[in-house]
Amino acid sequence: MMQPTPTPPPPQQMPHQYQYQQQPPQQPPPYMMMMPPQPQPQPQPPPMWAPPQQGQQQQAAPPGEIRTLWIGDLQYWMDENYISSCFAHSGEGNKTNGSGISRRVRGRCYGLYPITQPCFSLQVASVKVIRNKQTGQVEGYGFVEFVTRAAAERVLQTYNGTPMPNGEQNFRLNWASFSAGERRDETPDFTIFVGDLAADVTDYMLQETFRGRYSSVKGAKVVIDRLTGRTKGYGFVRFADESEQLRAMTEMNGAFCSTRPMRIGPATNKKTLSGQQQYPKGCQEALSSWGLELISAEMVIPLVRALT
DNA sequence: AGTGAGCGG
Repeated sequence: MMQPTPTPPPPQQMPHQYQYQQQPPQQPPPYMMMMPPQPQPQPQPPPMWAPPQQGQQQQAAPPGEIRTLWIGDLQYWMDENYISSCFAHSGEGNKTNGSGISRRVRGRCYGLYPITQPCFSLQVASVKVIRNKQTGQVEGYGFVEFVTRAAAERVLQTYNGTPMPNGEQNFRLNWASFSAGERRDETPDFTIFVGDLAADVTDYMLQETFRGRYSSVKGAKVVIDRLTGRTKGYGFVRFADESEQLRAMTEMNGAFCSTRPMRIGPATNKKTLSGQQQYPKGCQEALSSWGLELISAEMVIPLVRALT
């Protein structure tokens, strides 16, 4: 049934105004120290992670004139109005010298700099929150279409991974996949399950923990509880190469991400577009995390068939 | 200990 949408908590700080692409280079944050302490003569960290490049993990920009972003991890009260208000200051007209912080409270703008345009963003063309057809409940994701592709790109670069105005969780943004008939990457994923994650681990941190050593890393996801906006303490890392997936399961088990050693296992099969199977259900017992380098799924499947 | 509610009209 329809729930009355409660008024969201008044926005706190909006993310700072966009800068074109480059975040100021900063030294690696604490989470970058993710391997067990190694006696390591500095100063050149030869880390397994690559330095952050653009800010946040995301798909490569899709070709063509896609101007729509996908937004996920929405809570039930996050409706179109709320989402629009999140990007209220992303438009050109509000550009400041880059250090100003403006706020939007109950529809009015308050800023340290003169506001040069109305309080709704001229950059956002439309917002759509996906709801369950039966219950009307927010499904947890939506689409934000921008007037220009450049505007979408800027928002993706600057907002993704930054706190949402309720302060409880971060924006999860990405390019919308299908907006112009584009197809998703159809190459198969080889995924590992990563447990025991510390509370501060983000998608990006998790991805970077692996990417320096495994070049085929396609992405990482930390699972967020939709009710609380907080991490569930586990996540997934996807590889393009099965050999790297298998290597990572042994090499990275116990390695640090943020403040805690990760516990790694094979991911149970999540349905993928290609219908690609990873490990048949029931194989988990056969796949000890520690023995995996010696066997592959192809070797296990006949074994399981023989046993059942 | 926990295996992703991540793609519409």
